[in-house]
Amino acid sequence: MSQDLPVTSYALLGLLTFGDDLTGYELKQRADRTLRYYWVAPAMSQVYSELDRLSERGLVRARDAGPNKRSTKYRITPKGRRALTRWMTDEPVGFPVLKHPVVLRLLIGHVVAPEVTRRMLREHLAALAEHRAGLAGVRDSLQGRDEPGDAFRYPSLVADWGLEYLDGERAILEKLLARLDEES
Amino acid sequence: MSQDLPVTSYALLGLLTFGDDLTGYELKQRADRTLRYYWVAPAMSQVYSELDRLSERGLVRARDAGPNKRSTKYRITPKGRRALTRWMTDEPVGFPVLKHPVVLRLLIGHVVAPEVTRRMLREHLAALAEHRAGLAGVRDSLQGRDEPGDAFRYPSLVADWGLEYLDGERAILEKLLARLDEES
DNA sequence: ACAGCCATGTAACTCGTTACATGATTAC
DNA sequence: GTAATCATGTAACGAGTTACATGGCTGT
Repeated sequence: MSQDLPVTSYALLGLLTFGDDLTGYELKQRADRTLRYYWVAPAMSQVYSELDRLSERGLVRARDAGPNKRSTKYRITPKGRRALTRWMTDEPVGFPVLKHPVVLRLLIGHVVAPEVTRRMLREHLAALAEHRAGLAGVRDSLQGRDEPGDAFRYPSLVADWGLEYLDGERAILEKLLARLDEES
Repeated sequence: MSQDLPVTSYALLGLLTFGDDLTGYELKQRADRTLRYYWVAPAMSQVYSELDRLSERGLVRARDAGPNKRSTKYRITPKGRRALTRWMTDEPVGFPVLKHPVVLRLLIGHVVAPEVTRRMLREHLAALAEHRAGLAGVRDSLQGRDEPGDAFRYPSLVADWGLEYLDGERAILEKLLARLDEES
């Protein structure tokens, strides 16, 4: 009965387990505040097509609330909850995949002047700070609902993980940049 | 004249700037020792199709060396080198994308028993150690050719980056696991 | 009235993967 | 001789993206 779905499907399904029903649009917004930092930010069109697929398989159900069939809210079904639990419990979790264009360019730094590489690193550090600020905002919004047993316990753990992760990346790259600077 | 190529094309092209000509097979091996840790490990079939595309555009040239047209070695052309330098210098570098299934499952940890999540983290830490050992082997093989000006200076910097990155990830996850353990 | 956001979808396309097919060379 | 590895490709497919199209709702 194990219907093989891509991980992103389960990810979106998982976002519907926080006690509320969401429209496709709202689901996309939630993904942008969560999944984005350690999975992907799916395109709007993909959110809708994933919802269609999940509907077909009975893992979510559409309950239109709006006047004229718009604002269709989706709710996870008991079957969907079982499928999600089974996936979490039985399917082997894959190894993380990192696509890091900055490090990729560092690898072939010998084809450009050293200053080009240093500039790239400085700019990346700025982008990193901005990215971190976004996540810090998310983390703050979870304050007070993050104790063991609370609804947003796990999202809070994940946000904390992300902040530490980004701080680690910054520290490593600052050290690397300093090393490049002193050797010119 | 800027022919838009996917990043992976430039990555493979970049692997041909280390002074030697490679067959598709050898290029795949080099990718597995380098790109794999911070970009992707392209499938064999993709390596061949990328080489075809790079050939068509004159960025690499095939020089068959083997007796009967096998063991075709590829060399980057001057035009290829220019295209690569232009890409490094002018194209904006994107932000890293992380696909981290372990953290994704942590986010929705509330749908399974806490022990399932803890077990996942323990297993991931083991996989992480194995992954790190592979990279440490690569790093060791570059010893002695990693000074400023040496051929493998930048690959060594990148390998060092990777080891620190993995150590950071391990530290964060160990702390997280301890936190989950004590709260049970 | 108009701008901006909410909301949903279709079509075309690219990247990248897996499965398959083939055969040569090397080591035991 | 036979297994492992070297070496090269084709075909089918799936995930995910961008571009496009449409229209309702809300605030000013």
